[in-house]
Amino acid sequence: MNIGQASNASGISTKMIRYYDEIGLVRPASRTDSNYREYDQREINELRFIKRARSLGFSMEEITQLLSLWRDRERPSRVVKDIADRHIADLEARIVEMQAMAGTLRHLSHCCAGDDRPDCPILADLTAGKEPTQPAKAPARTRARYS
Amino acid sequence: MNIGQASNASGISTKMIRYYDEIGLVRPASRTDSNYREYDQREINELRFIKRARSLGFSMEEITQLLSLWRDRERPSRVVKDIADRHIADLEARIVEMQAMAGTLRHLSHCCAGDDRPDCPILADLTAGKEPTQPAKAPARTRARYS
DNA sequence: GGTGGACCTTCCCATGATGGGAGGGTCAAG
DNA sequence: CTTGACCCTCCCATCATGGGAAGGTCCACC
Repeated sequence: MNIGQASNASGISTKMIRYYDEIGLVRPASRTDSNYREYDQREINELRFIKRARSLGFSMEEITQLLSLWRDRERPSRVVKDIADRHIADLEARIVEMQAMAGTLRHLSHCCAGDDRPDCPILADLTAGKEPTQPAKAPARTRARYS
Repeated sequence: MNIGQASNASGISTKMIRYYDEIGLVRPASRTDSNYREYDQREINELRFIKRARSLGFSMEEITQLLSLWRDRERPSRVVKDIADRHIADLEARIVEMQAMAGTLRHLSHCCAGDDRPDCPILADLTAGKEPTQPAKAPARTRARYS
């Protein structure tokens, strides 16, 4: 299978397949005399593995680990589970964060007339923005020239 | 106020403040004789506006629009609301997507023993992919038709 | 045999928002 | 004057992805 067929079989663009080759994630089984990449079923399966993992939101770094575990028939499932659980926690944290954003914005949008008048609680909120809570990294200021 | 003080007052790194200058988003009011950027209260307020908008997940492009609306006292609030509503829809779509990922992964993780044995439903799922091939108990010899 | 077009190759560039760091100038306190 | 915190510009890197140029290869059709 050449790269185009590998792309069709895996759903990954040729650009990305070449990239995975370049970074050493999935290497073609061989090259033809004319330097075309040749993939066999094993690599196709790996590409599909990556496709699926990406669709579940794993980063390329996590996928590198998962792929290496996948190739290792002796891996303890605990290691895989740990990676998945960390990713779940990461997803959940980002969901919470985005829900907070959406909630705030829904409230502001709800309060905004959305007509031709300029008064806008959304802009008002952005203007009022919270003071940056300054944890202050530097204590002693030899040069406190600010007011 | 020089750039460091503007950074402290806005919560935005000096790197990013220089970047905003470079792309024309927030220009310093002036420069000193020694070419230091000088910000006054108006720019500080704009930087804080940006900080707050970023914390609500707006992209820089959206912020560019919002900032321009903020500067225009005649803007119709409708335009602001439209931007916010589109952003809310975007956030919600991403939340739904990530919830689906997290849900799938929670299920897989739940089914994974997470011990020293190699059997792992998580890797099995990634292997199975989402192709028209059977889901699970059908180890058919999907062979041939490639060469 | 020739030709056209679909394919393949490598190399370079761009994204968005951010940070790191080098190399050098400026400012105020000691 | 020295010191060191601060500022300047310029370049590079990220992460995953795509665009495109310049050139080589394959194959089916005439």
